[in-house]
Amino acid sequence: MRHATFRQLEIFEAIARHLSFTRAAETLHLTQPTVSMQMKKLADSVGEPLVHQTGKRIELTETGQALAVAARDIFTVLERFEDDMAARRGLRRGRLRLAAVTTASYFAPRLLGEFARRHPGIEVSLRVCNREQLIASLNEHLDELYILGTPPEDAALVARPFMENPLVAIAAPDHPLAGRHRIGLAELAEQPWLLRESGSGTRKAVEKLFAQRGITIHPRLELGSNEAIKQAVLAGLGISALSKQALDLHPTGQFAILDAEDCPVRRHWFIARPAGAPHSAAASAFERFLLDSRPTAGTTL
Amino acid sequence: MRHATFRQLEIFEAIARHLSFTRAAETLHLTQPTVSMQMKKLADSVGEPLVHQTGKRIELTETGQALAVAARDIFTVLERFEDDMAARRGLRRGRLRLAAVTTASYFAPRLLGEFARRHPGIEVSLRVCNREQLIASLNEHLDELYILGTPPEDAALVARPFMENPLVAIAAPDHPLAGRHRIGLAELAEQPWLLRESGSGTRKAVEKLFAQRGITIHPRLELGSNEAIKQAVLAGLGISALSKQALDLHPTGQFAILDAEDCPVRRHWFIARPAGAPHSAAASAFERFLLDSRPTAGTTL
DNA sequence: CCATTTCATAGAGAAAAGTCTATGCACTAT
DNA sequence: ATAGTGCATAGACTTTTCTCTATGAAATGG
Repeated sequence: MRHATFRQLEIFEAIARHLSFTRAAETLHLTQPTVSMQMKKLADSVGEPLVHQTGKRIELTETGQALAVAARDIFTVLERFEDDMAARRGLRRGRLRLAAVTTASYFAPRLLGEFARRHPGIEVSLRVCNREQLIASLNEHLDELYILGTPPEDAALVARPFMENPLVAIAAPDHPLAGRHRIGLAELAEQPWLLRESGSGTRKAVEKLFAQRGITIHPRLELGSNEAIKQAVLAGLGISALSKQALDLHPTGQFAILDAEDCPVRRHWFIARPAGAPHSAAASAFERFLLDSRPTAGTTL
Repeated sequence: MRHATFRQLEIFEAIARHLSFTRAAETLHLTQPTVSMQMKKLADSVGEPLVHQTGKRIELTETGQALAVAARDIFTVLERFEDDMAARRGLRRGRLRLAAVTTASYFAPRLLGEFARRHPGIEVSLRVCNREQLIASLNEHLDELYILGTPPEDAALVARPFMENPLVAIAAPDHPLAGRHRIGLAELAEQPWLLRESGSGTRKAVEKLFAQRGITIHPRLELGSNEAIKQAVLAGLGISALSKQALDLHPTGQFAILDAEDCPVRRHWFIARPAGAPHSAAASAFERFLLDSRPTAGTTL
C-alpha cells in the first residue's frame, strides 16, 4: 500500500465512478491501456484484486469498494488542506458537495441560497436522488453531507434533525373524502393510492403509517416523482400522501388535505454525514447553519 | 499538490513530530540530505514553505501545521482501509490511538482493559499528558480520541460526556477543617493551597470554583502530579482538590474529604475527537463502548 | 455469427522519484 | 573563538512511474 500514488487513487476513483476503464481514461485524458496498467500496479500494492470483470461489465470487489471510499476520503482531506491554505491567503473559499432526496429539493435550494449568501466563497453543489440511491452514496462517501428523511438504523452515519417534515394525505378538491373529519385509516387504505417508486422515502413513510395498523396498501399507480403524483391526484386517479413542503408553492384549495387519523404524520428532515469520514470546514459550516438557523425539534440521534 | 507522494507525507509527518530533519532521517533510516531533498520537493508541490528555520531550531509554518494534520488524516484513512481489508479476511484487527489527561489515568486503564477484552484484535495505545498538551495534540490530530475534563469552547472538536467526574476538596485527616460542616469558600481560600501546574485541568477547575465568588487563590506549592499533591497533603503542607477518581485506591479515612460550599463540584469526563478528522472503526467502537456501558449524565455538546 | 465494445498485454521511452556520498554554510553553546 | 550541531546543495546513480502506440482476447448484442 505504501507504493500506491495519488495519481493511481485518482484514476481508481474515476473507475469507481464510471465503472469503466475506458470512460475513466476519457475523463482523465488518458489512454485506456494506461489506466489498465496503473490499476494493475495499484492492485499489486494493495495485494488484492480491486475490480472483477464479468463479460463487458466491470464491478468493484469489496476491497475495491473500500478503497474507493478511502480514496474519496483522502481527496476530501487534501481539499480541506487546500481550502485552508486559501483561507490563510485571504481567499475564503471551499467546496461543499451535498446530496438530498428528491422531496428535499422543494426547500433545499432556499437553504442553499441563504447559506451561499452568507458564505460567498463557498461553492455548493447539490445532487438529487431518491432515498435508496442517497443511502448508497452515503456508504460510498460520494458526497460530504446528505439531506434525508428518517435515517436508516444500520448505516454508519451521524444524523441530526434540523426541520419539521410533516407527511400529509391529499386528494383532489372534489374528492368525496375532502372535508370529511377524522377519516379512519382503514377507510383511507381502501382508496386507490398513488405511490412513489419503492426506494422512495415518502413511499416508505406511507407504508409505515398503515403497517402500524397491520394494513398493507396496494398502489393503483406507481409514479416516479412527486410532480407526477400531484398531476395524478388532480386528475382524480386516486389519493396520495406527500411531504408538506412539496405543496408549498400551490395555492390553498388546489389540493384537499385530508383530515385522517394520525395525519399529518410528524417527521423530520435530517442532515447526515458518513461516520468516520473526514469533512471540510465548509461542511461543518453548513451543518452549523442548518442546526442554528432553524428551530430544531427532537433530539440528536 | 498533485505531485506529492505518500512517501513525502510520511517523511514530513516524521519531521513534524520530531521538529528535526536529522531526527526524522534517523527514525526512517534515511540520510539527512534525502530528507532535505524530499521536503524541498514537497514544499514545491504545495507552493509554500512548510518549515521555518530559526538558527538551530526548526518550526512548522502555518501551512506546515495544516499539512501535518492532513498527512495524519490521510494515514488514518489508509489505516482504516487496511483494517477493513484485514477484517474481510477474518482477522479482526485495528489500532486505536488514545490520549488522556493525567487524572484520567486513574480509571482509563480499567476501561481500556474491558474494551480490549471485548475486542481482542484491537491494539490500543494510551498517551498521557496534561490538559494543555492534550488540546494541542487534538488540534494537530495526533491521536484519534481524547479523554478530558470539560472540553474547551474554541477548539474544533466533537465531545460527549460519558462519566461523572466530581472534584473533591481534601486535607490531611488531622487537619482542623476535617469534620467541619459547610465550610465557606472564603475560609477555604485562606488555607495554604497545593495546586497542579498551570495547564492542568484540575487546577483550572479549582480556580474556576473560587473565581465564581471573585476569589483568587495563590498556591503555596505548585506540584506536577496528583500523587505529589497527595503526599504533600498528608505531610500537612496544605489542602487541595482532586478528582474523586484519584482517591479511589486509598482507604477511606486516609484523606479527609472537606464538606465545603459547592463541593464536590459536579463535572464530567468527556470523550472527544477533532471535528472533521477521519476516524477508524476501532475509534467508533470505543466511543460507543464508553457511551453505552456507562450511565451518561448530561447531554451532548 | 460478426461487428463492436471492453479490458489486457507488450514494448518502449521520457521523466521523476528516491536514494546515496561529499561538502558547504549558519548558528549555538561552551 | 572553536567545536559541534543541523540543514542545504551538488552530483550521481538506480529504480519506478507514467505515459504512449499497437495489438490481442473475451464477451455481447443485434
